[in-house]
Amino acid sequence: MHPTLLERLQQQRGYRLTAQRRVVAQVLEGENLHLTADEVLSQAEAMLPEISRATVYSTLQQFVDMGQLLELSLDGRSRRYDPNIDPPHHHLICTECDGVFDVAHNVAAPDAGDGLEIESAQIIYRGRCTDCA
Amino acid sequence: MHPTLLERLQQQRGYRLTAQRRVVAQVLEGENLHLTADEVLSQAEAMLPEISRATVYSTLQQFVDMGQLLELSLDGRSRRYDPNIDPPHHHLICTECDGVFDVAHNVAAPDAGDGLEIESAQIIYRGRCTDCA
DNA sequence: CCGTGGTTTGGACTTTGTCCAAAGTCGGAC
DNA sequence: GTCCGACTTTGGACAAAGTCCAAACCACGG
Repeated sequence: MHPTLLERLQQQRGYRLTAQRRVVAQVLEGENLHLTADEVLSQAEAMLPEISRATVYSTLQQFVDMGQLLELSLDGRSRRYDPNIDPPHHHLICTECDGVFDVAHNVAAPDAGDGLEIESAQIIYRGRCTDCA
Repeated sequence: MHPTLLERLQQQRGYRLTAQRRVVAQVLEGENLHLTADEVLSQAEAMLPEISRATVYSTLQQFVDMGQLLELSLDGRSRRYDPNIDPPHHHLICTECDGVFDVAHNVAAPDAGDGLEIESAQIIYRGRCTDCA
């Protein structure tokens, strides 16, 4: 099994793993979990009532900047966060239940030619998930 | 050349092509244009000052529902609209200038297996555009 | 010319995210 | 053990983006 987000954070040096950061990391953990920042906030409040919105937002941003958390823009309305960075994968949005599902990364990131410098490619599929199909 | 958004809308039956809808369509038209709803609103106001925000938002949504306009979720904050639906293509976000660029669709939409029913695949590349690279 | 249904309007409202100054907390130096 | 400085958190105000709704408007068929 791959190390969890929390375990990966514990390896980071020069970085205080405060109670707030631990709670945010714990809330995010899980297979096929793609929470919004506000969902993270409410679940974090259940574990640590005095945590503030600003902390959750900035902590999420830090995890993303550290490369330990994936930020997804799926609906143009909110951002979702995926703690599973390894192995790389893509996402399916079910047109029926609106759920977000991990999809195996079984395709080489296609090059786009034309002198562009591609750093990463993210694929968003739309269709029906296994439950709805 | 492919028909423009406005030309395609004129073909639609059972649909009133009002002044407001025509203005929205005209504003969107263009190569490599990826406007946000508020950008569409300000440009539409220049042509038709009494147009309202609600109309622009609902008109954009209608065009998307008709399949005549592509909605992009690139930054989790706002939505952008692309009138060029044919030929299909993908998008690059330049990490340097933050611009959005069309990228040729030169890759077969990969299947994702596992009994999923894929309807469409959208690829978002991150990297540097030809100007910045 | 009237009624009907689709369309637009303005404005209030919600959601999501950002910013900032003040307060709190941790770890190392001494 | 205590103190200092740097890092972290907090609450609240603010901003941006989008939604909702009742009333007004308008176009067309009858």
